[in-house]
Amino acid sequence: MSEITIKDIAKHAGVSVATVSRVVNGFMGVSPATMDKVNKAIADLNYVPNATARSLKIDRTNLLAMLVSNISNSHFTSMAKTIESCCRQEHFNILLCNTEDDPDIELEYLKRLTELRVDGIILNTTGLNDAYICSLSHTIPMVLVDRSIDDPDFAGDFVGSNGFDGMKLLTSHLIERGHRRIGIISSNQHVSTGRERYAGFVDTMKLAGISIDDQYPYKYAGKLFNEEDGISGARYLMNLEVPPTAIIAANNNMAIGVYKYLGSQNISVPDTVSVVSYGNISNSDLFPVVPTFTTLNPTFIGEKTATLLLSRIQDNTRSKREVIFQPLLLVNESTKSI
Amino acid sequence: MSEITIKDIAKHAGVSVATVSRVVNGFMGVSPATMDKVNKAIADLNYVPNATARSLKIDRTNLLAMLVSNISNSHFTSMAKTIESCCRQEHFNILLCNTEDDPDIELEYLKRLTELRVDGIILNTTGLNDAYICSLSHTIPMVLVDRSIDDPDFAGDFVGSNGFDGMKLLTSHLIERGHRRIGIISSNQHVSTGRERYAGFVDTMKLAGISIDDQYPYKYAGKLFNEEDGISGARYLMNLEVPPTAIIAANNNMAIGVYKYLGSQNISVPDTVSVVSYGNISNSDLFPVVPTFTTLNPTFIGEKTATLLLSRIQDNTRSKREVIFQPLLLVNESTKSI
DNA sequence: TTGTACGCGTTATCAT
DNA sequence: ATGATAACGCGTACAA
Repeated sequence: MSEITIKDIAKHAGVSVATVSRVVNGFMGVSPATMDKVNKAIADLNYVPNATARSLKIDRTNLLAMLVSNISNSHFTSMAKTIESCCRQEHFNILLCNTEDDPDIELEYLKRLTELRVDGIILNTTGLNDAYICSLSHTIPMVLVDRSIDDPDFAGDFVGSNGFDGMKLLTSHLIERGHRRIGIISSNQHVSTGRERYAGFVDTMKLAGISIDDQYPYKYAGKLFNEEDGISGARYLMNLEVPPTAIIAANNNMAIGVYKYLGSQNISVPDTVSVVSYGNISNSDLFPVVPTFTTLNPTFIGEKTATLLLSRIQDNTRSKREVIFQPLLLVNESTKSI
Repeated sequence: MSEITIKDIAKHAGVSVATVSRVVNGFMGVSPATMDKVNKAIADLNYVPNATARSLKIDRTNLLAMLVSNISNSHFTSMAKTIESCCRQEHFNILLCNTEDDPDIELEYLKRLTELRVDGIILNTTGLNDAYICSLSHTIPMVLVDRSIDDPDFAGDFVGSNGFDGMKLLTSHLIERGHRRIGIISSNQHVSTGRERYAGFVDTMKLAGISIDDQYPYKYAGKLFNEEDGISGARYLMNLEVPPTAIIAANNNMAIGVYKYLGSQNISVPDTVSVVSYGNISNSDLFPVVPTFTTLNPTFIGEKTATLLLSRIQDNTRSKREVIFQPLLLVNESTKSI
């Protein structure tokens, strides 16, 4: 039982394949009579155009890809939802690629995607394939989200938030409330967000007269931005001889870990230690102590990302654009003055 | 600048396209010497095979699709993560399709996916395109998740949980603790889970001597399984002259709504009203009162779903299979005896 | 308005 | 071990 093709329709309707193609693609120049005949044949034989053959011919797949470090992270699911919605309206389909922040998986995916001839790529990069990505960006329209690649050779766009300023907001908030021993649970320094956010912390502390060097005891370097890092970080910090009075988690997943560890040890927030995080945690408005955090607005980020990619698909030679959202501090209940 | 093809490689290496194809696909019968020549040409010209042309020829795309009602729901993101991981290892890519429980979007997607000639479909159906889906299941390997289609014409597999038993667990739990005025916030009855879960509630109540008919005041019919339904339901129930002593939310999103409404009205759980839900809420272990719920284990569901689909892709004429997980009741702090 | 014929890049058959 | 060539299903000059 082989596939019904445009040829079968042509035969059944008594016209040529060219005419069928014209009808299928809604082109002008077909008489109403033949159009009816063709449509009837299509219905009769239950014909479904072969997108693969079509793509080969017209050199467009209408396929996009979205590579994210962790699709379980609510930040990315919100983004994904918006992106899917925007792209569906423009008749693009989306390939979901979860990298787990593993550069090997990222690279494997990028190769496969170029084989597939996807029309565009949305990338939340691991930060460890920069050269390859820059090179690829000249061939495939690309938008980086959250994490940038600071290389003039990169030809795509970038949408993200200002990690430096965001971290400044969090740090200042704590300093203004009298905190000096501030624990920082930072993340992977080979991704731009990790670097920026850490720099924002260091800079703000310095302005307050506290220099962050190798001797500064209240810092913990996470590895994968995840809950476990948050738990380990909080454990480390709270077990120091003189523990910090406040903790900053550099992303939402690590913040979850922090809250879990503190909860498990019955360490009161904010009475014993204040906690803030870069980015929100899902359902955090149902927590006993509602966290203070900077917002990231994944919906807005997703919308902008989709828009930029779709326009770049029209013309990948256009100059690169950067959309950087300014984070907002939402002060809730997880911090107190000391 | 047009695409580098197998032809260019052949010319550059001084061999035929057949030989290049053999090398690219790792077939035997190529001498080491020519193999080297070809590989050098591939590297020199930076050749990337065209998957579109390949698919057209071999009639396989290595593309799968996953249609879910709401990719923001943590249940589905956990599932998606597992499925993605399983399928990636078998060299399949996944198209993400978010239906928002809209049957029109579902239908639009299914049509597009058959045009794309995807090799398989994972479907969390809206329940309103049964005939079309049954028909399609004979052509495209398909696995339904969570929501089944009870039609002998459906040719695919099903993976889900036992909604009847799960709801029985929740209802019994409340009854055993002395509750009689039990509010039920149910969901869309055209999806199988909605029907099953509701039936489980009705049956259990009946065994306890309470018949659920049109006169039973403590029921609220949601529309879309979402937070808003949960909020409206809780508002309706708690504003009755004699409010219920317990509330059952038929899914996780509605449970979030219930907790939000009760929190906003300072209605204490479980002192004023006990709350249970079918399925867990993300980060609920950080809530002041940890919810009692039935587990759904999306990771396990996802794994089984992927396995069934991949095997069905090998042979879509095999008899249909059903994997139904038995829900577990996790008793936490959101219920009390009265 | 409609039809003929070629090519998109690949795989696979059948030679040699 | 290697090469020539015919498909796969479609879009589109170009011709009529």
